[in-house]
Amino acid sequence: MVISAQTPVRKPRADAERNRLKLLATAKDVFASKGMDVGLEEIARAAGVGIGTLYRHFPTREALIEQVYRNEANQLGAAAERLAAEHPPVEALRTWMLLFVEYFATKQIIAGALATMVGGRELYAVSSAQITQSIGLLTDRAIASGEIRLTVEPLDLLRAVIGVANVGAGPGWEAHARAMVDILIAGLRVPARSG
Amino acid sequence: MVISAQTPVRKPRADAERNRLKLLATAKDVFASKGMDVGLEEIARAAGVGIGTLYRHFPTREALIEQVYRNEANQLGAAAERLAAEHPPVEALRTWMLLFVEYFATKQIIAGALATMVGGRELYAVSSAQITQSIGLLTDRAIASGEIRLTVEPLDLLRAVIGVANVGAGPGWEAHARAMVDILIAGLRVPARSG
Amino acid sequence: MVISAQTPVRKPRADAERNRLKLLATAKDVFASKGMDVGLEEIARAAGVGIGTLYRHFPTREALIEQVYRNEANQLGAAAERLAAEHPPVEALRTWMLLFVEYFATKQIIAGALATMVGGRELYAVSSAQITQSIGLLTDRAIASGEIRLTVEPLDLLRAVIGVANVGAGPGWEAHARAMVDILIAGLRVPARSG
Amino acid sequence: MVISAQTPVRKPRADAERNRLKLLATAKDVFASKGMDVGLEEIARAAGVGIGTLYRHFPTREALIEQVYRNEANQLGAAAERLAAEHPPVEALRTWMLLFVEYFATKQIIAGALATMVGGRELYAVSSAQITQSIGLLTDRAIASGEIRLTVEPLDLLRAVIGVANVGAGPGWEAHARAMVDILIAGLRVPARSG
DNA sequence: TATGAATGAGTATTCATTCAT
DNA sequence: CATGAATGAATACTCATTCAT
Repeated sequence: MVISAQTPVRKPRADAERNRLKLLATAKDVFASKGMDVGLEEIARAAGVGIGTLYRHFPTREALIEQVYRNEANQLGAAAERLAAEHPPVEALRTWMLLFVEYFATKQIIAGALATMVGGRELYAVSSAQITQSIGLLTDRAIASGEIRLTVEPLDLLRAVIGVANVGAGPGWEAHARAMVDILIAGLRVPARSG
Repeated sequence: MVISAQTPVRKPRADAERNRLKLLATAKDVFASKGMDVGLEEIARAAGVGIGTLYRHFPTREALIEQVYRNEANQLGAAAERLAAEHPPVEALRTWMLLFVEYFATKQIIAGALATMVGGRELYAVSSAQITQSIGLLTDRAIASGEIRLTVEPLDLLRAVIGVANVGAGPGWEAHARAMVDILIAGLRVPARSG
Repeated sequence: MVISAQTPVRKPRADAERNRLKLLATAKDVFASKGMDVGLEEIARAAGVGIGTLYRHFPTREALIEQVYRNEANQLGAAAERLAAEHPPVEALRTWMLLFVEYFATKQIIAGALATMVGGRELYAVSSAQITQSIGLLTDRAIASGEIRLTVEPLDLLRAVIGVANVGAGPGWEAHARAMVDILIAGLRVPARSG
Repeated sequence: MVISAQTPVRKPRADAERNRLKLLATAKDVFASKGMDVGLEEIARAAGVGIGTLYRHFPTREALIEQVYRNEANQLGAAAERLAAEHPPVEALRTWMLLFVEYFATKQIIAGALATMVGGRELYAVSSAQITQSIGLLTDRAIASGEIRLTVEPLDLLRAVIGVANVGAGPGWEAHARAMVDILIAGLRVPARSG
């Protein structure tokens, strides 16, 4: 089936997917820089497509947001599995939390974005479930090892980190968020038996 | 019919202040339950006054928000001073952080509210400065005592707690937030010299 | 009925009238300086009374405006009669038109105020009728003398002057308005029979 | 059912421009009949479009007004040049002023509209400059010819006409405005040397 | 399939007017 | 009579979503 040769002028079907990816990437950037309240037209414009095209790919605003973060969540999920397989429990947990910080710092995803993602809203169920599973995997191992105990939900550790990154975050938030990871790990540690 | 003597049925002049307080209380609740994006008409309706009355007391949306939180910040500030005066440093810090949790839990102030407040926006400068000063006072004392060390800003401790309370907070967030306070305190502690 | 002696603390009844006059004067100034769209609260505040007091004296916005200008119209009406009695027809007309300019220039009444007043809206019927009568008196005499002819309504002469004063009036409008009076008078003159 | 070929029943892309023009025309009429204070929703409704459509074409109220009048000003500007080229100076001036009257009479643009336009507000800078230039061109020629003299700004001639048309204009204002043009021209004329 | 014009409900804010004190 | 708090209709403008081309 040699189709492509016959439709040289019209955009090849692959452009649909290209637009989709462009929109996701653009949406991430725009949400990060302008906040989660930006209008969708601005995102469409920044992506170089019409608003109609945005809606073709993402039928509601919330669908777009969901998709934007599902990606990131998937990558973090993969990292969690790898770290769990290759590192001692507490180190794996700590490293993944640092990765969590770095990952979003690098990707410029801050502000309401994270909150939204780790938030429990049903909209983001998929991303949220992914993250929940990742942190759960790592904390379970660490608890099983007897090195830490957990008096909060696993997700609360991330919520704390997000708080540092998010709530009135000034410059330097990333370093502080990393330091917070260590404070949290230290705070979770089961004290060594003295006797 | 001697009505006038005992029926404050008609709104007396004092009701201006009553309305003001009702509006502040209602706004706090509505912001908490519906998010910081609620329309002001909804707040006015919930307070049982006209939208014009709301605007008489709070000339802009932001003035309302500012006032809502300034109140709370002031009360927390007073508590910080009292605790610092009456308790050992780390205990004072821990107690105040628990108060911070409880206070807002009781008052139903969650969601973006806190974020906004501890956030750096100039609007909330007064509230924000108040909180910054309170936590700073308490951490300074605790650090000076040699019992803890701080690798993050004092405010980051609150940001972490807020994260737990805020980011996708489900039921039970309050217990978790309290537990988080202890995790943080534990994580800040300078380990006892073993030798 | 010697009442006044017995109520020394309460404001004497004369204050009602004083407030009325203060409101009229203030309203004139504020309309002049801020335009005809100012809020009534601003006028009340500038007059040093409550908005309720303003409404006691002037039951609607339009009643206030009417009253503000009725005063001025009365004074101009008196001047018209005097001029008609004491001066040759065309000179009386010209002088009164100059007075019309000067009067409002001095009183700072410009902008929409004049338009409103000479305008036909029923609201301002009284003021309007007064002015109509004044200019009518003067033009009738001048026409009767055979020195001018009139192809427009008498009021249109004032409308033209008002246009100069009003429509995008810059500094210097007063001199221009005066010059316009002379242009109009010249334009109305019946040419001298040459043969 | 071959519908597509001859039924522009559904709004085609070209209707964007059609809507734009409809809005401009409607706005002109509505401003004229209801005054410059009408709500934009009323204009949108009268034009048969949603308020959002109005805002798509004219992002602010002032943008709409500006556009409404720029149109008219341009057409008058073109007429001024043509008249200056083809007629004796004073006749050109007079004719253009009559056109000024007729044009706006025909187009139903009265009330504050003209005032606004010939007024100096920056918003209407373009329209205003256009008109200023047109009348300036015509008066310069007439003065140069020695037939008239000018003791006011050129624009004041239009202000006077506008006053007649505008200030409490009743029915018949158009005839009066035309008569006023002749009064003004007559008033500007340099008297013939008698000796 | 992509486009962007159209839609209209929703939002913050203003202001003339009323009414209880 | 004076006061000013309360009212709520009105207004300019925004934005998620739909739909004709």
